[in-house]
Amino acid sequence: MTGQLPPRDFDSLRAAIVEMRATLPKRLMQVASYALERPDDMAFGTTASIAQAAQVQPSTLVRFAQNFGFDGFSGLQQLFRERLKERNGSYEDRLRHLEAGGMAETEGVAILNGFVAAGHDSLDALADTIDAAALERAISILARAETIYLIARRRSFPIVTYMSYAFGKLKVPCRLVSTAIGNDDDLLAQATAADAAFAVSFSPYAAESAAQARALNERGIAVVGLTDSALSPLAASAEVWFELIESDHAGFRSLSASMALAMALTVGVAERRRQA
Amino acid sequence: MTGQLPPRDFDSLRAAIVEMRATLPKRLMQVASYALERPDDMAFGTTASIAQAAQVQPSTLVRFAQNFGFDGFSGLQQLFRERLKERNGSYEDRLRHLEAGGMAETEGVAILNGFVAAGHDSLDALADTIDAAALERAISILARAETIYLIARRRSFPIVTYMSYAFGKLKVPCRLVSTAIGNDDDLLAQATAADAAFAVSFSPYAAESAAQARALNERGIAVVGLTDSALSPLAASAEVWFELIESDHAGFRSLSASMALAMALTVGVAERRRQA
DNA sequence: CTCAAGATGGAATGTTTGTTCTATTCATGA
DNA sequence: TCATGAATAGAACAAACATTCCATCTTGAG
Repeated sequence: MTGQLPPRDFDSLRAAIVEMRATLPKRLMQVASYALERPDDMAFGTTASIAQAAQVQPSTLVRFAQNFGFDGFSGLQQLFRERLKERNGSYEDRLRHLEAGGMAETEGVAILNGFVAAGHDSLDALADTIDAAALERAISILARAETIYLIARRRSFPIVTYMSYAFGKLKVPCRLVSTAIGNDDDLLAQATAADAAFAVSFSPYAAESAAQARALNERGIAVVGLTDSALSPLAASAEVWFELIESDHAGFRSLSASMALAMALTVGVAERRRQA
Repeated sequence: MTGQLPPRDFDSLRAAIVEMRATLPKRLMQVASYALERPDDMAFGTTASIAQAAQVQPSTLVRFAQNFGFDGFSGLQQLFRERLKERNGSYEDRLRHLEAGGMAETEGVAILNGFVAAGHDSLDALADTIDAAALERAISILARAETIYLIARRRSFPIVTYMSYAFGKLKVPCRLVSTAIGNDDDLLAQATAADAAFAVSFSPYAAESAAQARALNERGIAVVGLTDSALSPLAASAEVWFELIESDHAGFRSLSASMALAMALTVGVAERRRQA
């Protein structure tokens, strides 16, 4: 493969990489992934810095480049640099292209743009409305809990599944209260005052989640709530609660803001526990 | 002038140059003109190449940089490189810029802002990169399916849980392939060529998801994929696939863009089916 | 298992790079 | 016109760099 002509631009390179995906050795594959995932860094870095970031040897970068017909790494890097220049140069072109396309935009794209806009709006609203003090209190409560119980149904469920995943990665003990067996209440019965819960519920509020939050609260277990209205049943039984309103498109609400807040809580809690 | 602090970003540098315009010696003025006129070349070139292009000596470049308070040319060049990166209008960068501006914020808010910024960036990237034709094809495939099988693990799982919820609301038959019993493969075995699947997998790719997508594909069942790289195993076995790169904060990737795309697909499919 | 071909890590190499130093040129005021 | 101080060019240097090379490890066929 070394003898062939090298790709002339970034897109050709990308195509070449995809084509050779199957036959590429492990380390070269690592480089390929890094190159496609962080092309900006490929443009600026040195062999040493890129190699470290991609967790390979500098020599592997050279071999990778030669594998695709370049003399060495420098020739390959040139492609990434030109890509950066061109992208910036044609920024206005891209805009014009977008506008022109806007006229004849397909139904699918129109829907997508709607959800993208809803996401942006939700995130903006979140940044504007969130209460720093409440956030700190919520983090404190969850950080000092032995186990964090995650409560959510329906539309809110994806939020806690992600939190559950993230907490797992961060080695923070948590339990997702939504088992297929349906023994959720047995599970919650194990919670003690040393634990805490995070409950999410948006209108129309799932009765189950609200009931569980109330039950925990009555047993002296701190509940942090995430909901969309001060009238939510969650607000009544939560130690700290956040109100955030997601923008919607076509009747389906975005989850961007909730996800962002959930992740901030998750990482914040992990960080706090690490410090303690 | 050498003793002062160097400008922190490109705009400050530009201002400093303009301010010193009158007092700058001839050759340094030459460098200044070149720097403002061809900032892209300043970002990538070496002292030798830039010096030649600007018709000065390499040492003049160094003196120019030192004149503005940098240690040497490298420090100056860094500004031009960062400018190229930031050109893409990253919220994350803008945020850092704001933070540098002063205002003390709590740790929790800082983390939250990070995730908000990552969400914005992801949504922007999505709007820029999505292929309208691919979106239409994906909607077609899923809309004509009798049953839609949803495949995802770990970090991608929240996406399909939300889709599952939304499809349910929209009365589109779908099955979430991730049961607690672990009979996923039995479930998939029921799929026929009249069905279709939607699979999501981000790096590090869950082997199970990739294998299931491949198996379905081999049995002639169309698979729509959502992944983060052209090298993803999903790309190989998907009829149509979307590549989207989520921005991350603190090592945790946003889900904003994936969610937006997933919702667009969901609503798009429901819409298409209603029309038929 | 055995062996060969290929892939890999890491040290060695020669080149390129940014920077410094010094002799020379240039501009300015007496 | 000369003296003085800044500005400059270009050579010299040391550090950083991409690249090569080779011993070691991995992989897969027979």
